[in-house]
Amino acid sequence: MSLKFQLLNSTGQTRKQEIIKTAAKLFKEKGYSAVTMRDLAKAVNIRAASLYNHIDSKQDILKSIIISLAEEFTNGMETIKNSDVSIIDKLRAIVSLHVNITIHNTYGMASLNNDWMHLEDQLEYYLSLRKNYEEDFVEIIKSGIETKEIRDSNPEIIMFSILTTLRSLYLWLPKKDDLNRQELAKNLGDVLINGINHQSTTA
Amino acid sequence: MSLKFQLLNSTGQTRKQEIIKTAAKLFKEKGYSAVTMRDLAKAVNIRAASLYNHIDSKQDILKSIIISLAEEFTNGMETIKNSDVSIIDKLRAIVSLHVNITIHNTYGMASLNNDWMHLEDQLEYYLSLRKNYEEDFVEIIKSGIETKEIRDSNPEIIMFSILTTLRSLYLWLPKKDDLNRQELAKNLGDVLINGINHQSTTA
DNA sequence: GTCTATATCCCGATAGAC
DNA sequence: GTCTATCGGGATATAGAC
Repeated sequence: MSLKFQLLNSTGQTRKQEIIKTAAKLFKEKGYSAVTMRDLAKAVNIRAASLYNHIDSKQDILKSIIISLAEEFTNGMETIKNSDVSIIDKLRAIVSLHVNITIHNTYGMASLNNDWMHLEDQLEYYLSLRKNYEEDFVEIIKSGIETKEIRDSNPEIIMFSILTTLRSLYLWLPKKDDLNRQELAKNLGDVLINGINHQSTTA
Repeated sequence: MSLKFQLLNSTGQTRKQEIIKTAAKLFKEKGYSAVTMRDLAKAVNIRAASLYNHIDSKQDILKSIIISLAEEFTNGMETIKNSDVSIIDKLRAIVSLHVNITIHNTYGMASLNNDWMHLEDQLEYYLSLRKNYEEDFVEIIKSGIETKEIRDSNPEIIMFSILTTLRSLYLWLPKKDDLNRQELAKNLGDVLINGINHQSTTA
């Protein structure tokens, strides 16, 4: 195996990385299907044909964006699942996981949420990762209900409510760049976990 | 103005209504841009050219789906805003508004959430309706914090958390058709408003 | 109101010069 | 590694027969 040296551009990325990041930004704005290779080429200041010296296909770009993110979530959940902390702290760790990943890859989160159905070869793999993630999440909530750390409501509704909020963070985080990630994770955790009703009781 | 009589098909819809409803279903599965007029024609068992006897353009279909829904939400919010009930009851009414609209037009909600950016002439109008809706929502939360009905957290985070959950209902409601709408609205309201932490206090 | 045929344009991707 | 030129196909939409 030979060492490879890559010329990096002014932002410290290889051309391939630049193309993928730019594609993610365009996919966020219009969705995978509405972005053409000519759009993407214009955004990185080359001709469409030249893109193919760096990537195999449009589909190849989508795969790179989505699969790496889905695996980041899977790995994060695995760590949280096996950690020795309270259920409430596990939920706070899940909130932080989403906040951190969304901060460092805001554009990619849009594709993960909205364009996964355009995956071809990797569709089944993606769906299995997502299914496992949701199952792990709902198990954490169920065990919290058993230990009475969590109010006894429908576990799927609780999971859905928290997860859809976390999945939508990418839409909203760019407007709130005055909040740093610790502050945001704490605020969001308070709202999602402790609720908003000032009069609510623990009964 | 002359009276018009329309032949209705076996499901009691005009052909135009059937086309729009079928389009909404396809848009939910793949997004507006990835659905072709040939796909839509096949789904309603005619040829693509024949669609144009009922609708002006593909864009015309998207406009019909999104604008009517956005106006339903605007009207619902207007009623809630002016009603003389507690803030918590206003929030519960917003939850019910979303549950009811999502139940009767699940497919359309996907376009409202994901395909609004493909609106052409009506884009600005849609954006103004959405902006007003969110402003009304956050005002309700702020007044609830003032009256101490709502815990003193960041109002935008509270609004975002509740609204993204409600906007994502269309993804999840079809899997939960065992719950009727009153049950669902109550469960969801409990989780969103009272939170999930069994140990949380009102301090 | 549905059909066939077609106009016009744009898509993803490749070939090959430089 | 980027370019020009182009292939083959599929997109929305129209024209006009029935």
